[in-house]
Amino acid sequence: MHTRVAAWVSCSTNNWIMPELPEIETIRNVLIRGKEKQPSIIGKTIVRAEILWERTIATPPVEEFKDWIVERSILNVRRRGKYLILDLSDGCLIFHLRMSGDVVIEKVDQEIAPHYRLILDFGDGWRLAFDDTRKFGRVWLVENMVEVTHKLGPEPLIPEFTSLMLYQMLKSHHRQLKPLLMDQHFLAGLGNIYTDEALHVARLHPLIRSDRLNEAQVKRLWSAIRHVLSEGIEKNGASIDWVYKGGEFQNYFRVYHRAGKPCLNCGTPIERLVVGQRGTHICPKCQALPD
DNA sequence: ACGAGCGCCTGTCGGC
DNA sequence: TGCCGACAGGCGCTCG
Repeated sequence: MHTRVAAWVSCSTNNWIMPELPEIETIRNVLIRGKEKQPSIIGKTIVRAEILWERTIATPPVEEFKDWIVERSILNVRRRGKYLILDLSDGCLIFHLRMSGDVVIEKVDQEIAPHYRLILDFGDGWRLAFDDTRKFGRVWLVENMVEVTHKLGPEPLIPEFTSLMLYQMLKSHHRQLKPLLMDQHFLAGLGNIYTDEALHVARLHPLIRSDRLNEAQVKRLWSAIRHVLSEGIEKNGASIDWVYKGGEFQNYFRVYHRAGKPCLNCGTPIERLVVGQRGTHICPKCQALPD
């Protein structure tokens, strides 16, 4: 993978980062390890739940949710695709941040922020808050995480996910490449930003039919997916007082949100098009559509 | 099987 | 300046 780090340029004013796999992974790491002036949540016990927007709770019904979660302690934090999973002493608390969600650990004397949808009080002066401006985020409380995650495709960063496996997966569909990569049932974790970035690194057009890719192209795509996701984790993890807003990766976009700006490989202006009803950013020269 | 269209939401931005 | 419509996007759903 040839990347020219020094040539990357800052992405204008947009400070709004969508939570995809790397952002969830970083939140997970912070929740487990804590950070400066913020404790780990491992071992904490939930003594009270406050639900400020009922539709945030996907399941069970609100009263049942409150009864169930009280007195449960947090044993571990995991990630599957874009889901954040808190293993409790009884059951699993699962968050999906969708567009604007965030998980905040703070002292209980802080003011309640305007977009908090769920607050879990730990009874020790600390609390967890689910902040979600656009109310798309969802929280599940279930016995087993598989009840929520069973339809997800493979994890792109595990060793079992090979180039050959991706080749076979792509061959078994006849779909536009980008919407397929973003389909969480196909592959877990890619959203709009990292998909655009991966396709640019792999020099593939988002509209190529999945079953038309040859082995060399699939190998490039496989490598690019893993590269941009790893890079995202690395960048966000490198930032000190990080949540995911204000993380560093937005300063390293190759194509996302760079319409009109020069391609970092060839200088051609980046184009914005719509693929599967989503804003899509490509270099028309590096990512030419065959035929 | 595939993909378009829509609803869910709210902050932001362009046009008048 | 101020109002208003368009837009952004993850995901589940319906429909052709």
